[in-house]
Formats: sequence, structure tokens, C-alpha cells
Amino acid sequence: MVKSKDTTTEAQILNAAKSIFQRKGMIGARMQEIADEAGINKAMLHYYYRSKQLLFEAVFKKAFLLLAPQLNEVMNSDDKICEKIKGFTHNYISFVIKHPYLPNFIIQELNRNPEFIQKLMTEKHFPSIDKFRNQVNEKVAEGILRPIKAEQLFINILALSIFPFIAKHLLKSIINTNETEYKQLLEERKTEVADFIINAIKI
Amino acid sequence: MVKSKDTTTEAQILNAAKSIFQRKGMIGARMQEIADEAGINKAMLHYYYRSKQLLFEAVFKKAFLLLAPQLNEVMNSDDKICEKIKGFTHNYISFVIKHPYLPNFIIQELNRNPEFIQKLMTEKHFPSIDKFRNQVNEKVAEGILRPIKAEQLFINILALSIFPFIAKHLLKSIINTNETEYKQLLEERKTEVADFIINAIKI
DNA sequence: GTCTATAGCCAGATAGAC
DNA sequence: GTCTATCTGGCTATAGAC
Repeated sequence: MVKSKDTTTEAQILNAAKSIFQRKGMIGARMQEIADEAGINKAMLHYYYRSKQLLFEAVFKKAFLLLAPQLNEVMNSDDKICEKIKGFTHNYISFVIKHPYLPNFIIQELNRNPEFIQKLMTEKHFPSIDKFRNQVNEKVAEGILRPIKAEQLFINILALSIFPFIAKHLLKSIINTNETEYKQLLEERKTEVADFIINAIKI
Repeated sequence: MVKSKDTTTEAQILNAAKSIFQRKGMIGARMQEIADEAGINKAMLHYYYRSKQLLFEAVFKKAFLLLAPQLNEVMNSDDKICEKIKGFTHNYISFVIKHPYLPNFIIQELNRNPEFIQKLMTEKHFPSIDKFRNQVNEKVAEGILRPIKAEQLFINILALSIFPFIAKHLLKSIINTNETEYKQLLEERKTEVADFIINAIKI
């Protein structure tokens, strides 16, 4: 029987590395920790990925390519604006509930190493908001939407979807909720965020 | 002549540490780097603050106590809700434009060490949204505001104010702007964010 | 391919002269 | 209080046996 793709040593390492890097970041992660998580020897990490830096880049790229296409898919679809907003916020929040460390990982590592984004921008699937921008400008000109810059609206959509995951611990304390209640709030946001945005922009 | 408070060695160290820790985080920062920034010897850091951990905690606490009272001041004032929102977003965004590393620093270090927030919660000035919550619930009951949970509204206000600073590099690339243009967008948000929120909640 | 042992480096911390 | 020199531990990376 051929080994399934996820049980090869190489894949086991990548999964373990993903888990550790996303929780601790590039600098905070320890190769020994990754090896332990994968249940194999530390030397094997170097055998397969040469260095910590290269292992990290493999993890980062994979994570980025998981988030980016979702941005594109919705932003550049042919849906109407309200449908886009509903679709995007619902899908994105659902996705991030399943992968809560992902956005913070991406944002944090891009802050640590802003030049890294240059490499990513050459990728085919790097997100763009061109279609979304045209749509918004058009509808604003027609008087169907309140005047707002497409860029600001885009920032708002992303902020409302992602921030509650990034600032989870701070927000939990300020609004004085426990873990269960906070998860409930996040669930509600799957629809709440779109309602909020649409009320904000419709005439 | 008595030395001004900011030129004592102790204060020089704290300022240098603030600058380095906020940019690199607790793990990324190097004691040597902080000493260089302060223009003094590495051994002095230990003479005044004993260890990296204690120096870090001094910086973190000072930073937190800079952000927290602003939250309280607006959220628990006697202003009407719309005034609160306008006042808070304008002041907070202005403040963060001047201290762009601050929110990310706080959020990042709280994620790394969630237990740390327990210590902070015992402080007098730890933010609470009690008054704001009552106000929102009241106005919603009266039918003056669209139905929304105060907690969700609070999260939205903070998200729209802070996220553009945290995700700066990512957002800059996606919306394809240079540094100057992005700063301009942030400037606009001093009023844009409040308009957006108020439109979203008013009937 | 997988392991053990270790080289080599770097950073926090301290000893001790001044 | 301030400095130089050094200790110590931890981490990445590799050499080499199996």
C-alpha cells in the first residue's frame, strides 16, 4: 500500500512545523519543539528542509496560499456588492474559526519582514481588489451607495472579519466574557458583520 | 541643576527599551541593541532592571497604561453614543498615528502570554464597557438604534480603528498603494470610521 | 532514511576593576 | 554608577554511525 500523502515524513514535518510556527512565530519556535510535535528526530528537519528559515518559508507560503485565493475569489467574482460582502464575511469568518492562528501568523510575519511580501506579489494568486474597486466606484457614482472609497470599504471589511481573532485575548478581557461566550460572539459575526457593513453603505 | 527626568540613565534605558521592544517584540529584541540605542553599556541594563524579563514588563505596563485610560475615558463618559463614537475614533486613530507600533505590541505580547492580562485586570484603570453597554442597550430598546449587541459594536469600533495599523503591510500591498497614499488613507479614517459606524447603527 | 553526539555561535547574565 | 571581560546555557546545524 502506498503511503497517504499526509503520513510521509516530509508531510509530518510540515504539519508539525505549521502548528508550532503559527502559534509561536518564526523566532519563538524551536526546531526541537517541531521535531517533538512530529514525533521524529531533530536532525530529520534539516535533512528534509535544510534550515529553519527554509522550513519556515515552506510553512508561510502554504499558509498564505490558503488565505489569498479566498480573498480573490470573492472580491473578483461577478456577484453584486452586497452578495460579495455577505459571501466574503461569512466564508472568511467560518474559515478563520477553523484556523484561528492563521491571520495573526501572516500579519505578524509580514510585519517582521515586510520585504517578504515583494516575493509573494509576483505569485499568480496575489489578491487584488480591481474588480471590487470598479464596482464600488460605479455604484457610488450611480447614487446607489453612500460615497465611500473602495479602499476604505475593503479595509473595513477585512478589519471587521479578522480583528476579533487577532485581538481575542484583549477583547475577551475588556468585554468580560469567557471562552464559550466569546466563541458565541464570533459565530454571530458570520452574519452580523455583513449586516453592519451593508447598513453602513446603503442609502 | 537637577537632571530632567528623561535624561537619567534609568529613563534613557526605558525609552530605548520601549523603542526596541515595540518594534521587535520581547523575543526578537536584543539587550545589546537596547544598550546601543540608549548609548550605554549592556551591563547597565541589568544593573537597573535586573533581567530582560523585568525590563520588558516595565515597558509593557507603561505602554498598556497609555492605551487603556483612553478607552475608559471615552467609553465611560457622559456623552451621547454618537459623540462617543466620533470622539473615540478620532482621538484613538490620531494617537495611534503618532505611536504606530503600540497596538500591535500590546496585542502580540498578550497573545504570546495570555495569563499576563490577569495581572493587568487588577489595575484601577483596566478598561470596562459597562456604561457604554447600558447606553447601547437602552437606545436599542427605545428604537433609536438598530438592534445590535453592545459587545459586537464595541468590537467593531476597535477593529475599524486599530486593524489598519496592525495589518499595514498586508493592506498596503493588496490595495496597491505606496507609503504616502496609505498615510493619507489613515488620515481620512479619523472621520471616515465614525461616519461608517454611525450609518451602520442609526435607523 | 534515521539516529546520537557534538561543533559552533549567540545572547543573557554576572564578576570585578575603576 | 559605569565599564570590560567572561561565564553559562540554549539553539541551529552538521558529522558520522547504523
